Amino acid sequence: MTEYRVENDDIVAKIADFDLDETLDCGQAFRWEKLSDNCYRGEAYNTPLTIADEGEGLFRFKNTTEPQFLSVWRNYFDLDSDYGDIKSRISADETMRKACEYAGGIRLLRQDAWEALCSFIISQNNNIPRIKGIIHRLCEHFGGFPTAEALSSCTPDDLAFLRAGFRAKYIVDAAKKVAAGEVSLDRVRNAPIEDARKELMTIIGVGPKVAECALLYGMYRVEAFPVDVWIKRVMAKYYPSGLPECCIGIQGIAQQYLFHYMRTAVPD
DNA sequence: TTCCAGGCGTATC
DNA sequence: GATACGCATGGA
Repeated sequence: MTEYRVENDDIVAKIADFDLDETLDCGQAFRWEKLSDNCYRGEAYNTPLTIADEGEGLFRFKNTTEPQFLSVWRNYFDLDSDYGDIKSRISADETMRKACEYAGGIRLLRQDAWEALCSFIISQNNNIPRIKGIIHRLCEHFGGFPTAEALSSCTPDDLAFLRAGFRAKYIVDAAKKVAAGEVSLDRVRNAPIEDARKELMTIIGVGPKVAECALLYGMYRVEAFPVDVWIKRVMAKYYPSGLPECCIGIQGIAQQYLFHYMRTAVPD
């Protein structure tokens, strides 16, 4: 467990292998707003947070109680996982080693399952600024990220204010199926991966990519491996015969480093 | 103006 | 099962 101390109304924690930009602004979560060079504000599990990087591996969780830190943020930021160990393992492969070195401060956030599912439904054929805008309007309207129950009584027309386009009907279908228990996110979370994929894909607008993202980002299924155009390029260029053995079982985490590396560091 | 964005549903072969 | 095309919206 991470070292931390209580300081007035804040928690100050020492977190290794953690960079705010690389973790909060790398396309895995869409509700974090950069306030300044070293500081972000956002919310998870109905808990608001302002977090600042104070250097030397110290991070200040502003206006956070110790119980909140332990019950929400310890889990959300995956603080019990040793990313030094993870990077060391996957760095047995040379391309992975470079990717880890390039952005070593990426951590896999343990997001709420429904929020992740809904967010990645919105992400399809869309760009990150627009995804953020749609989710911002959604949360503003409902006073926080709406539950499946709250959305299940909406029609696509009710959601026109989102300007989500053709995705509105997908959001409604997901909300109805999850609220009715027709799709159970708890069951999906614990199901064998193939069963989990199948159950998620009964939702209209959830295909292989969105299902994989919901599993990885919303259920910490690190064996899930979302393949988009960037990962296709990585695979074609470096891994034509598949991922190396050192990544098997934690492909999802490897994918994060590869995605960021390929998008921002590797020239065509 | 056209193209494209962390895809998917549908039609067609 | 593979491939082509439309889809809402808005920024480049």
